[in-house]
Amino acid sequence: MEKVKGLEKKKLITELTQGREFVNQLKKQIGPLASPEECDLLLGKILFSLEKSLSILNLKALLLEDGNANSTSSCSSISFLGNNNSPKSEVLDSSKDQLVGQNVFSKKRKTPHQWSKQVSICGTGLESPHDDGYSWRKYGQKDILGSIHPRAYYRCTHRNTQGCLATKQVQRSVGNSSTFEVTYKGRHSCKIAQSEIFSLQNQKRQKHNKKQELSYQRQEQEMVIFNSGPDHKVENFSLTKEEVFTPFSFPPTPLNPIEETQYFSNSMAPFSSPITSELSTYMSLLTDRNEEFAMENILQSSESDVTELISTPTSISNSPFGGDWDFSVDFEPSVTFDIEEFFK
DNA sequence: GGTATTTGACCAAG
DNA sequence: CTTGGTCAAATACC
Repeated sequence: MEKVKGLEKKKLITELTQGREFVNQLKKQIGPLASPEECDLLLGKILFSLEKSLSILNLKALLLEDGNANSTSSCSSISFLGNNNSPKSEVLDSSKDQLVGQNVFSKKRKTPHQWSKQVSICGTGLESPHDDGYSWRKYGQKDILGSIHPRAYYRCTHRNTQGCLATKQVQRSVGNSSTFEVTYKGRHSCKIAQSEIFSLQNQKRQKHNKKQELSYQRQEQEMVIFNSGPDHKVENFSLTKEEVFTPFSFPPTPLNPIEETQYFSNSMAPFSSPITSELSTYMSLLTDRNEEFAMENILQSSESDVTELISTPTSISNSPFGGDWDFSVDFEPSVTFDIEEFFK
């Protein structure tokens, strides 16, 4: 069995490394002299590589699921949503925005200083499936065109007391009704929430350490949807909360805009969009000890009025990456999730 | 009584 | 005019 695992791991690393190489090649191709055919070819290669990796991961996840038959989660395996899980999701909308935004104007109404991340949770079917540590207050619900399920609007409980402008939208996925899509907008400025989060993260980490000694106890699954570009087809790279979110704990206090600017200025490429520059910053941040903050900074750092959805290109069919993509970071276990742990 | 949720109305963008 | 997002009064819950 160990040999099989080793083989899987090797295959996975090979595939991911290959994918990275293709992306780097594509990066060189993209530009004024880029040939569309070459780009298509490379995209196909990237896709194939990533699909293979995902197959490996998926297989592994299924095996893990079998070993966790008594898990409390209703969705304990790594799964992938189809493209149609949200027919008119924010992902698609905002990706358009991103494209249009690069062309100076946006068709969508502007909301200043907005960022968003989108996570999908396979919850237990409860109405409030997503306990992200913040306290939210529901302020509206709306039927969304093309979606069976209404979208719920939440804002931070501390909006009135501390002027915290963070909001989130929760919508049940069309394709998989046990899956929720959560879109965050705005950034938490409330100190209460931050400290709550911090202690929550510490608690989680302690729990996680204990869990590592035992086995995978998946309570909840979150699929981080990283949006990579215009007209992309969204597919989710899904990881458990333990695997993804614990390593990226929230900072105890929010960064102020100046700090954030400095934080990201180092890798700002001249022509990079906010999203790409932040992602590359994120990548580079992950290589050092700042990985604790990287995810949250990425997810909350946008000062662009373009809704941002960062995409992990698990299966991108046509994502013309713009800007300064740098996939030079190695896929080490600590980067997005603990592969070592995953293959135990 | 205080707080959270529901829901129809309203508003603004496209 | 349509649609998504928000407001705010009514209601429910603790």
